[in-house]
Amino acid sequence: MREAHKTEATEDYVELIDDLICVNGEARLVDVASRMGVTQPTASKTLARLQRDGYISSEPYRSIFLTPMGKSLADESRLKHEIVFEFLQTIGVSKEAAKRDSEGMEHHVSDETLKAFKKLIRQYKS
Amino acid sequence: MREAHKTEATEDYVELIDDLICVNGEARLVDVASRMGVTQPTASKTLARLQRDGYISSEPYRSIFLTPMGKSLADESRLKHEIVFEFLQTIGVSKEAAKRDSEGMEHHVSDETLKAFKKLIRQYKS
DNA sequence: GTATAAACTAAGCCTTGGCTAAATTGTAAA
DNA sequence: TTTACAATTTAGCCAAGGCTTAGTTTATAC
Repeated sequence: MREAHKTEATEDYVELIDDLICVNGEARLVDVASRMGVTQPTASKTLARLQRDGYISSEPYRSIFLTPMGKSLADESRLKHEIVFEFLQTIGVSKEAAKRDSEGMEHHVSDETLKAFKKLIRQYKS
Repeated sequence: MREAHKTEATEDYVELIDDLICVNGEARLVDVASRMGVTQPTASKTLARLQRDGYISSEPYRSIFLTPMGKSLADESRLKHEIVFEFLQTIGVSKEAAKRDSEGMEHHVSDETLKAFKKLIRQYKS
């Protein structure tokens, strides 16, 4: 797989787990699976890989926690995601399309592009 | 894999094959592999799938052709790619970063977002 | 306190997209 | 024309990410 692809799933998962913890107080497999649109066994296998790679920690049958590494990746990802989402709306894309597109695009925008996005958001605001 | 992902490799390959045919007069496995940054057996396997799915045609040991379906996918993809590439440069992203980012982003922009990009390009031009 | 339902894990299979090593075919030069 | 090299294919391996079916564990409700 090409570079960006390798981390895409990881970023999506840690971002989601972080979100679930914020909203629900904890992240359960069943919710991760349903929000990712995959079956529980599939989510379970991916989470095992994330744990193996040091992004999350959890005991069998218990809820999921982010490691410091996982948390910082989640924060980075969400920031990118939010900027792209806001940018698209700023240039006139509907909320729904902006939501869909930003989810895919966030993994491909470089810091340079992100900076250009932020600048334009600022310009439009003034 | 999530929706966009499934067609990403296909789009990249047909776009590249189309390009090779334009520039070199024909598309050979060896060039496809080197431009995609994978080994020849890997490219060969992917091309077999593309042929199975009706995007390309070729005889053993011969060069590769796009089917009408492959050609129209290539045209669509390149158009998207070019718009994203031009858009990023228009908002101040360097050519190099625009090239890298547009390659990943092209698979995730909806028609609505593409329209917004085109509009902004026009605005900046005037 | 036990039965039942929900959550999770285990096992096994599939496809895609990587790789290496080895065999085959095509082509060009001696 | 033969030989050697380049291009391609074949075979076999691996990891990720998807599925289903079946078995465990946990939690809930009675």
